[in-house]
Amino acid sequence: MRYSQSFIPTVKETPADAEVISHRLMLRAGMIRKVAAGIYSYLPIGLRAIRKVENIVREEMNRAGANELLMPMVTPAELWEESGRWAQYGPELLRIKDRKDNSFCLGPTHEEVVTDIVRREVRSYRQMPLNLYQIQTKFRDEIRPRFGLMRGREFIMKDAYSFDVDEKGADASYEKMYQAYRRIFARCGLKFRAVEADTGSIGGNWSHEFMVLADSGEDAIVSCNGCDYAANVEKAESKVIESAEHAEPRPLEKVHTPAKKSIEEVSEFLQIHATSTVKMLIVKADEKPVAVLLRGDHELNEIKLKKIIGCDELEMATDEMIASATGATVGFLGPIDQKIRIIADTTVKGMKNFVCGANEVDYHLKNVNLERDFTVSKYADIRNVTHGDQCPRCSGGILEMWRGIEVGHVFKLGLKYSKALNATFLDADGKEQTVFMGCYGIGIGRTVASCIEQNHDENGIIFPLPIAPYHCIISAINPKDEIVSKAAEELYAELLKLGVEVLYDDRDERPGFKFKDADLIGIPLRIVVGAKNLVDGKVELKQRRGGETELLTITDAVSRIDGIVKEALGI
RNA sequence: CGGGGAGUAGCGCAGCCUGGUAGCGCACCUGCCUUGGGAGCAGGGGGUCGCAAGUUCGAAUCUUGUCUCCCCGACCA
Repeated sequence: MRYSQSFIPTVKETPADAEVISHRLMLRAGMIRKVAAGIYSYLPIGLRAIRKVENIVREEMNRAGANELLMPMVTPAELWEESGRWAQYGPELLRIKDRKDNSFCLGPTHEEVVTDIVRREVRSYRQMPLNLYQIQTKFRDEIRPRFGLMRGREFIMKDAYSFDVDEKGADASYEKMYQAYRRIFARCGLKFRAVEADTGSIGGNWSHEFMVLADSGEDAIVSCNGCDYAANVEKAESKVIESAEHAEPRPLEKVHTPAKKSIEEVSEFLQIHATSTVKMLIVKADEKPVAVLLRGDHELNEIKLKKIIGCDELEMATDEMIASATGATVGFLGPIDQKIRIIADTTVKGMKNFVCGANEVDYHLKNVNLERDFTVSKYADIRNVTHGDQCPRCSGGILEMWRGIEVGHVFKLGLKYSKALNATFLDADGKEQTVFMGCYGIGIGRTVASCIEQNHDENGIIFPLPIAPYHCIISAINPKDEIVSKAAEELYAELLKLGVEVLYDDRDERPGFKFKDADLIGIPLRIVVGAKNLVDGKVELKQRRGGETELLTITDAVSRIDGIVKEALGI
């Protein structure tokens, strides 16, 4: 592609409303433009990067034996009513009506549609295992779209669905996808982790998320430094901390703690460590108040708690509810003399002589002890693990925390949708059975964005070659100079002949201007063709990453580039 | 949905308090000049001031309503 004919609207100034680096760079590099909140147009080089990821995904899915199809984006309400999700999904599902007043929605995911296909067409165990996938635009009316392609409302997703005759088959399909995903993200040049994850509203009972490691990531993940355990914080566990305290219970003591509400304030005021305090939170579980006890420095994990309580809705209680349920105010809550149900984190179980609120403004209690002073309804793991906790799977391993961007998710769905939609088959004995399902998503745009999060410098994007919009850019210094343009044209033609994707900057612009653009859009290889080096018959090859330069003849440059490209693509 | 902020030229912003000619930088167009890191000089084009109603002789500016966008939170494969 000749730059002079291309549409790559780069901008020097940083757009005001772009917060994260990938969003800024994608706007500046002319990859995307916003059309509405969370809705973007993909401009040519943005689209090329997206297509690169799509093709890697397609190749690996096909290699794993999956079949590509394409389902409609607009799907009828009836299917969603059948699965129960029409009522369950909430406002995130964008619902529309046609001229006959029939209800439809824009597909946020396609379990219903694909299961409908399978229940009609698959009748025998001989037709499975089956894996169907598509790469398609999805729509979710997110409450707060942000960070460009990272969390859009409209976004491109690869979604795959597996169908098996039994759980064992489903496990094998899951494992196949898991391995395919590892290959996909490795080929995209990403530093990532596969972590155990909560299944969320999609349902099912087991899942892994593929997380690209990035400080700007919206998810917190932990991994063990001693084994391969890794999990989303929402799900992560740690080894139960055994009581290290064997101290004799000391007499309860009430202390004046004026205006010291937070654990930090109280522990500083009393000159103790936060690990010697216990905090009590009140949550509203399906409209009922429940007290929660945690060691002072620990954080509540609402997802774990929700499962323990077994409620549908869980949120922090309002001040009014706290007052009526405990008779105390936030900052001075304590478990003694409480009437409501108390759930304590397992860590609390071994604690002795700790500090907690006195249920009286400006007072805390010292030397509080379990059983002697109050009782707990239930102990459970209800906290977020923290950096430095012990690994639950191996001995001696320590958990480390990271930030990650979720680019892929694999689920075992089990029978959830096949049962609801009655997708059955006849087994070898002629008996009717329900299909076992799995589903597997990859956010395509998010993968490109997270790749930029991991690969950039102050000058712009540094694309890994497999997903770069072009492999190589030729910057002709003063293309009006015939010697220069002749050499550049020759180079351009030779590279195209070899199948190298090359952007030829033939614009009549000053060198610095061209270099800035080349750096910004992140093309991995740059060849500078200038009169200065052509005197010796040389051109300059510079790699975007690392910045090494070499002076080569045109012929050598062509074969060198061809070699680098083929190696990077694994051809 | 709760809290905060912003809508003025393609982009980034000033002007608003104290009503009266709409302005700056970048980008764009023309010419000259320049060609190894977003050059220089000269000339030029471009804006229903988000939308609507109101106050006023007169509204970008004051009032009310409304829409959109951004940030924090809740929410979310």
